[in-house]
Amino acid sequence: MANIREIARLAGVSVSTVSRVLNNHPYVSSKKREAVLQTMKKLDYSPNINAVHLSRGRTNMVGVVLPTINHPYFSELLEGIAEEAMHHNIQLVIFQTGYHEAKEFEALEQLRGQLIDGVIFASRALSFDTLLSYKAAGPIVLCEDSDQNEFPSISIKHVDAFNLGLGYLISKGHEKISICLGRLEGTNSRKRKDAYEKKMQMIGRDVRSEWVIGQCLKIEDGKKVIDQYFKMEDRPTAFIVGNDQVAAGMMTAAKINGLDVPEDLAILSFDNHPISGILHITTIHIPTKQLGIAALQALIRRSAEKEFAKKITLPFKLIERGSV
Amino acid sequence: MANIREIARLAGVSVSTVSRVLNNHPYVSSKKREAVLQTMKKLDYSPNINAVHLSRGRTNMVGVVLPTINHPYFSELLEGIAEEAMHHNIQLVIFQTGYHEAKEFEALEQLRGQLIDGVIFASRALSFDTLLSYKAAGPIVLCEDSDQNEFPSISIKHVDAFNLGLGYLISKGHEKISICLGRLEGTNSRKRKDAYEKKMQMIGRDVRSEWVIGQCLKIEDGKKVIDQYFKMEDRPTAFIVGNDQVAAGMMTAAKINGLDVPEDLAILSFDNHPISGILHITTIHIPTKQLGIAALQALIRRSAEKEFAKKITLPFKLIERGSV
DNA sequence: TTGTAAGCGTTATCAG
DNA sequence: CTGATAACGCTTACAA
Repeated sequence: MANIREIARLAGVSVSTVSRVLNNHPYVSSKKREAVLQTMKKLDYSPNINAVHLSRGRTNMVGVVLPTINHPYFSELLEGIAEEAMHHNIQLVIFQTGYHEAKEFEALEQLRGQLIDGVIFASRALSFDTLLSYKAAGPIVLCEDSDQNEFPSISIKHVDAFNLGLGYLISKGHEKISICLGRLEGTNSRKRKDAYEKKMQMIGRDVRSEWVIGQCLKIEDGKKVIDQYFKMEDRPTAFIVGNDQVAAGMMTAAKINGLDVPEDLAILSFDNHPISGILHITTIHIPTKQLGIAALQALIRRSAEKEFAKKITLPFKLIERGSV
Repeated sequence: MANIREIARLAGVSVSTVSRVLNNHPYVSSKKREAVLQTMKKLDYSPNINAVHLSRGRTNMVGVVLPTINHPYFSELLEGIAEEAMHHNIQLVIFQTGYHEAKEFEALEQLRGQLIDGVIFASRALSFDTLLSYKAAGPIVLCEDSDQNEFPSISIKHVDAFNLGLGYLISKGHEKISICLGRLEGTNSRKRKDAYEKKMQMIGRDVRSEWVIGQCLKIEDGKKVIDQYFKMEDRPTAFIVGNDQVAAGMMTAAKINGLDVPEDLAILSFDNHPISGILHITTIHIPTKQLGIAALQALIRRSAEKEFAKKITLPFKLIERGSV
């Protein structure tokens, strides 16, 4: 493939002039500009992007770290990030990790290696201290409800959202409430669980360990929850569920097992993804796509201001439907 | 950030030796190797990836072009691609296009610019001739049921799958069958529509234009279909629907409107995504994730063999449930 | 086993 | 407005 030097030679100008044309600099006579453009077209020239990146010292690429793409929450978040990235002429490099720390490290290493100008952690398994040790490597943004102020973070206020949900269940007469969360170790889940425990204490209920269920991520997990429900010594009257997919699986499994929702069992979930509408599940809307957009914006801001580390929280909203 | 020269100087070796250590070459005395590693650690060194890319002439990055990430079909496909990419140490660069040709061009331009070593088109708006003009730019793989043999292609046999579905509906006594497709201009939709028209002719039915519905992609579109159903002069007894999401929307809208499925209206869709299980929709399973895996494998093969352009088709399967 | 030096293809500085 | 030329940081003959 032809390079800039060859274009320069054939067009009878210097490489600097070619570079100027390439980058739309002013101060190039239209005659030379024309000559350069002609030669480029003739040789079917295209600049080598790696060389540009090396020379410029930046790439306009951003890494996104997520456990899985194929889950409505993450794919909507990613869509938001991607949409905003497009507006800023930023390319996205995806790190689908399955929560393997090695894959998360890879993203951080590529940040150090200047392949990407920044990283968004849609979720993480890596410890906070590890992230901290990469602070100097470049801008990092976290999609979590975190208390630190080293990195910008984007999320909803999980504690408040959970309290809203719990309060709503309680107002409907429920006290025996079970909770379904994703990865119990995750920052967000921890927040949610804390909120749950506090609220249960407030209404004078013991927190039964059999009522706290982890590893609830996909539709299939909803069935397991219902299985577990039947095995409980003391059965709850309501479930507060970390995401719509799991709630959807629960609805179906409940129906198969002859349980009536909400008569026998109330279900309140989070996200307000289309499936909750279909199944008429009462849910708390989370502006997932907006979170993605905000995350990318925060990253850009962080790139400009070394110390920008704001905690950004977006509003949520109860969507009353038929499952409570 | 320190560079290879500085490491060399401080470790008392040449840059080539440092490079050799970096790339795990043999022929480095363990003494010098140690010294180099020590210095790297001390300086917190990390190689500049852009320089590596420029020097090597390849990047181990692959572009993926898709209209939207946030749709079960594409996110599952992408997950498959990502999983396989991981096994080959390949990074993914995402081009979410919304079917805007400009965005698709961008991917091709980055291929020319050697930022990515290849491109997978999960779907496309660009004409085939345009793709052809980039043939020399690098390996390109198409996820479509195509007849060309310039590029490798991965898909199911849409005609056969559609015939399976139509045959099944017909075997259940349906003749007045309506069809819901995505983008009517897409290669896959065209195949499906052709199969539909042929089959209808075979059973001696006219193809009513009001029975052919396009732009059916998301859950919400399912409601529109039901609206349209009520407006039809001659109402079909069955629908064959391009994807589960739309079918799910239809199921719900049908129920709201007092239609019984499958009594009043049979619905057969494609994909076999979790939602179809939940709603007990009869569907034709498409191995979406496998398609993604196969696409990346084909790209790798194409990278090695300049002229590899096989048409790969994966099996599908009817999943009988309750909507027909 | 090691080192020298010539690329890789741009951008950017500085002098004209 | 234009052109030399020095970076950018790594890989890889080639020579020793």
